Formats: sequence, structure tokens, C-alpha cells
Amino acid sequence: MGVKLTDVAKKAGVSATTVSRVINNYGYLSQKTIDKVHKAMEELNYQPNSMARSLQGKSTQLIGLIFPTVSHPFFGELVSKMETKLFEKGYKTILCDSANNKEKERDYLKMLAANKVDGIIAGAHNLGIPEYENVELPIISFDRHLAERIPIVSSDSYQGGRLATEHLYQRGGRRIAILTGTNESDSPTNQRLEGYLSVVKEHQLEPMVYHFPLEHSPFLKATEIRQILSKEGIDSVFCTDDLTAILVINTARELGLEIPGNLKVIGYDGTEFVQNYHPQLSTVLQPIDQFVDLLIDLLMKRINNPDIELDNLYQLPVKFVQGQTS
Amino acid sequence: MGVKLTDVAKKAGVSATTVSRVINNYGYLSQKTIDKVHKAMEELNYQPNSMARSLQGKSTQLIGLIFPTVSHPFFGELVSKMETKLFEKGYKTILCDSANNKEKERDYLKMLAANKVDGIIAGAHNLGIPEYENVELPIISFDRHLAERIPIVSSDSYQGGRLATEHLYQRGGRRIAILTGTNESDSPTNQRLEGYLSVVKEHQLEPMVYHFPLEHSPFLKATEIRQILSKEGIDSVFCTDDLTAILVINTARELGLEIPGNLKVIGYDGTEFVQNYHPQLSTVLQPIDQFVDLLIDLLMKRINNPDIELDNLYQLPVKFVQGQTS
DNA sequence: AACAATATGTCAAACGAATAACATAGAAGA
DNA sequence: TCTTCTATGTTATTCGTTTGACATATTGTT
Repeated sequence: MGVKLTDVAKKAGVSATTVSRVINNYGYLSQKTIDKVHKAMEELNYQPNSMARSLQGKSTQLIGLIFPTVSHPFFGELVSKMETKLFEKGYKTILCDSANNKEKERDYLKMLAANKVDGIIAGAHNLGIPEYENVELPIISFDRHLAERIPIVSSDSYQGGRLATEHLYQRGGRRIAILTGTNESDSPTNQRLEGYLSVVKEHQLEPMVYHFPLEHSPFLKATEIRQILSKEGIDSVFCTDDLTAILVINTARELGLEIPGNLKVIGYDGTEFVQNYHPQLSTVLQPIDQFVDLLIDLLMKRINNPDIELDNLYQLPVKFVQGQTS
Repeated sequence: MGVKLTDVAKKAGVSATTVSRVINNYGYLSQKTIDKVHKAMEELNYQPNSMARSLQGKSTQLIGLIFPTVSHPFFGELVSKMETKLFEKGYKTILCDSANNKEKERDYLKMLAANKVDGIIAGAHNLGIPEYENVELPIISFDRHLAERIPIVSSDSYQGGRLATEHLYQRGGRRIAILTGTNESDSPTNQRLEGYLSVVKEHQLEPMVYHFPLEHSPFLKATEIRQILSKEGIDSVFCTDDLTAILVINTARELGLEIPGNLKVIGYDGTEFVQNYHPQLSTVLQPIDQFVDLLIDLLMKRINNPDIELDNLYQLPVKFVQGQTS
């Protein structure tokens, strides 16, 4: 069906081996032949068959990205930037939206192995997938413990939790609540909670912890937030993600609460999206660009040398961003 | 390196052909053998090498998705849903963030051909890429004319423009501005503008058209919006996307303008994100789920029968969503 | 018992490209 | 002129899987 190497050879009037030599740049070649072959390739719009190449032993230049969903601005930005950087390096991206579905994530792992990807960057939120232990592919994890020997890139969530909470305290907050995800011991969200608790304890405040399961729809979350805000005498809220913070702000407005007068709100993530479209929100900024650089650099190292020793954990610093909601 | 078919054969105590027969389900097979082989495959954690399979003639089950960027909520949701649906159908997704970069889009097209994808869904915003004319792969386009014979799935942008503008008029708007993208004759954004112009003309209002190049950063856009809102005596703004509408609302708030009292605002897109986190925004809802279903259904048709005749244009209806900003 | 249907095996040729081994020819240098 | 590069060609093998052709058992049916 498609144009193949032998067609190029015929067109250029050289042997198939010579074409292969040009493509893979080995052996002796005259500039004249190289030009002839390139011309023929262009004229025929020839693309070497990736399947055949990698079957022969060449790498596929494919990378699998396993993340919950690109419909979330945080992961959308992360994935978009990774894809861009990977493409610049000559890699193609297979997108795997794990959608908080264990089965799907397992299937993805199999699929990626079958497709002989060169490596995987995984930042899904499913726990308890023992398959990661057995994957011999280079893997780097974002923000999750997946298995022994798989390095984790994350930010200093504990410090982030402390930063946010301490800031609320300095601003006069004395009844500071935290809205966070489900209580999973090794999740970074939990580290944010730990940071919050440590500051609350230091100042001898009453901890007020509200867990929001990830599966809950924003609508359901908003309902719960409404109850929390109208019942309890809360003066500050630390949300462990920006989207929840936006819900809190919307709800507070509904309830006629002045921000930051009656209620101070801090989010977490600081995506470009939030900085552009919700610049008023105080938040803790995660260094997305640095995540991307580090994740890819580490993966490249593992790909080029599978046995290289890497640290277990790379923790990048976070930054508090002052808006007008606190 | 990896486990291969012959290893499975050895383990199961059958011939390689029999294993292949089990995998591809042809010829005569006893249940006993089938079970034996499956057991061996599981024990060895065997995955057929996709490269070898598709080299042999089997389809790759790969689909390329070319869109501007998943960091934008609209495309993030669209891509996320397509990926999910494709995975359910046994396809893997190669993500191509074209980033409004013609060169990159061209490269992607080559790359997807080299990787022998089964089909492409393209919704990038670059014009003038003649390469699309020559691609023999099944392609379906989202919202853009790419080439002859490539069906376009879109929504009724003209009607959407009319809906929004007419609504603003009914609400008392008499000086209605439109904030839209660059003036590209065959873009759907332009159809929204056409719809706006037709209503403005019907009511003999003065058209006020502001073009915002896509490349402009949100910050720059906000600056321009500030100028527009403070200078001209505008009482209503129709934005051809929701994010711009959010910028307008933010700016109006800054300027102390009451919404919808002093200024009415309508957006366009109505992503789940906006509906959840900006429920107050009046907007024109694009049917993302229907886009996804139709795009994929059409692509499957083309894949299963490359010569099937499809319409040039599939236009889905839009819906006005009343919020509190108009 | 004879014949068909079922179940498996052996063998070989693809798929498209990479590459090693070897041959050959011209050009350059001693 | 003889050697050594340099430049190309020929040929065959390999990658892992699919599949067709053909052979050979083992069943089941009448």
C-alpha cells in the first residue's frame, strides 16, 4: 500500500542497502548519493515504517502518559507541556486517561508494554496496582508511590500545607478549615493535610478537616460546602486544590459572605489557567514547568541507562501566591 | 528480551501455530488447548508484540488526535472523552497538541502515517496545510475545513451567534459588542460573528466587533478588554468563547460595573468545567458528548470502509444556557 | 469399518527495514 | 603499479507474528 524503502531505492537508482545507509547514517556515503536518496524520499513522501523499524530493534520513540484526565486544568497543563517537550525530543505520546479506574490503568500498562513504548510517566490516582512492580519499562512517577525503584517527582506538599495555613493564621484566621481529598496515607494531598495540622497544632487551634472523595461531582461538593460554610463559624478555608477553592468562593458569594473580610480562602496548584482566569485567588503554586523538565529528564536517563541509580523522591519547592481572597 | 509467542508455545506444550490460532481465533481448537494456552499466556504475562502483528497486516488500533492543546478546558474535555471512548472500542490514542504551530502539525501528520495509525481526528486551528489533501488515512475533522472529502463535525455556529445576540437584545442590550478570534473566513468563530452581525443588522444596531488573535496571552487580552469597557458605552458583550467571557467579568468587576445591571455578558462553549465552576455565566452550549460520539462513529465508518460516502458537514444544534450574567 | 469432522503439528513464506558479510570498482596516495 | 580508502552493490538473516498448505492423529457417526 504505502511507499516502501525499495520504492525509494528504485526511484533514486540505488540499492536498498544504500537507502538504509542514508536513513541510518552508517557506512561510506557520497554526498551525491545522500542527496539523490533524500530527493527520492521527498518526492515519494516516504516515511519509514515505524513497525518494521522497531521490530528490527530500533526504539519506538513512544512514551505513555498515564494521568487521571486531561479535562482537569492541572493535568491538562501538565500533559500538554510534557507532550510538547517530548515531541521536541523526537518522542510521540500515547495518552492514557486512567479516569481513576484501576482496571483501565491495568489495561493501559499491558497495552503500553505490547506497544513497546520506550518509557512511561505515570501520575494516576489509583492505588494498589501491583503490576507496576513487574513492569521492566523505564517509569517515572508523578506524585505517587507506585513501586520500589520507581522514582517519584513531586512538590513539597507538607511545606505547602504549612505555608497556606500559616498565612491564614497571620491574616487573622483562627477557625481555619481544610477541604481535602480522601484520606489516603501516602497521597500528597495527605501531606498537605499534615502540614495544615502541624500549624494548627502550633497555634493551638481547633483542626477542622473535611474530606471530599474525588468521585464526588462538583455539584455535590458545592452542596456540602454550602452546609459547612453556613453551619460552622469558619473564618478561613484552605482547599488542597484550586477548583475546590473556586467552589468555596462561589458558595460564599451566594451566601453573602465577604471575601476576605468574612472568609479567607486559599487554593492549591496555581495552574496557568487559575493565574490567568482567577488572579484574585490566593494559592500555593506548584512548579509545573519544573515538574515537566524533571520528569522527562529522569525518564531519559532511565531510557538511556536502565540501570542508573536514581533517588526515590525528588521534591520541588512550592511558592505561596498572594491574591485577594486571603 | 520480552516473552514471545514461542515461549508461550513451549510453556503450554503446543506449537507456535496453535498459540497463534488461539490468539487470532481461527481453525479448529479444543477448549482444553485454548485454556492451556491462555493459562500459559497469563503465567508468562505475555503480550503479543504489536509491532510484529501490524507489520504482518493487523491494524495498529492506534488513532491520532490532533488538537491545539489539552490545557484548554474545551479541548481537554473533548480529548479526554474521545480517548475514553476510543479505549473502550479497543483503540489507543496518540496525542498531538498542535499548539497552533503549522510545522508541528505537518510533522504530526508524517509521524502518524509512519506509525500506521488506523485513523485521525483533527481539530487543530492551523489553516493552509495542503498535506491533508494527500493523506490516504481515514480522517474526520472537528470544526475546520481541511481538504476535500474530509467530513467536518461542528455545531451550528451561525445559529449560536444569533441566539446569543438576540438574547442580549431581548434583555435590553442596545450597544452589543462581540469579542471574537482572528478574522478567518472559514473558521466557525467567524460564523458566530456572522450570526451576531445578522441580528445586529435586523435590529439596526451599531456593530462593534473586536478581534483577539489567538496568540494573545490572557493578560494582554485583559488589558484590551479594560480599554474597551472603560472607553466605549457598551452595555452587552458577546464573547465567542467562555474563557474570554470570564476575563470580561473579572475586568468588569475591577471597574466596578454591575453584572448584569451595567453590563451583560454571554460566553460560548459551555464546557462541564464552566458549568460546574462558573454556573453564573450565560453561555451557548456546544454538545461535546455528541461531538465525541459523532466524530468517532464517522471515523469508525471510514476505517471499516474507506470508500464510504459521508456528508461534508455534520452540524449539531447548540443551546442557550441562561445564567446570571445576562 | 469407513468416512467425515475435529484437533493439532510441521514448514515456509510473508510483512518492511536493519545490518552483517562479502564482493567489486574507482580514486587517491606512496 | 600496488595498496588503501571510499563508495556502492549483492545476498542473506533477523525481528515476532500471521497464515496458508499440507500432514497426521484422534474423535464421532453411520
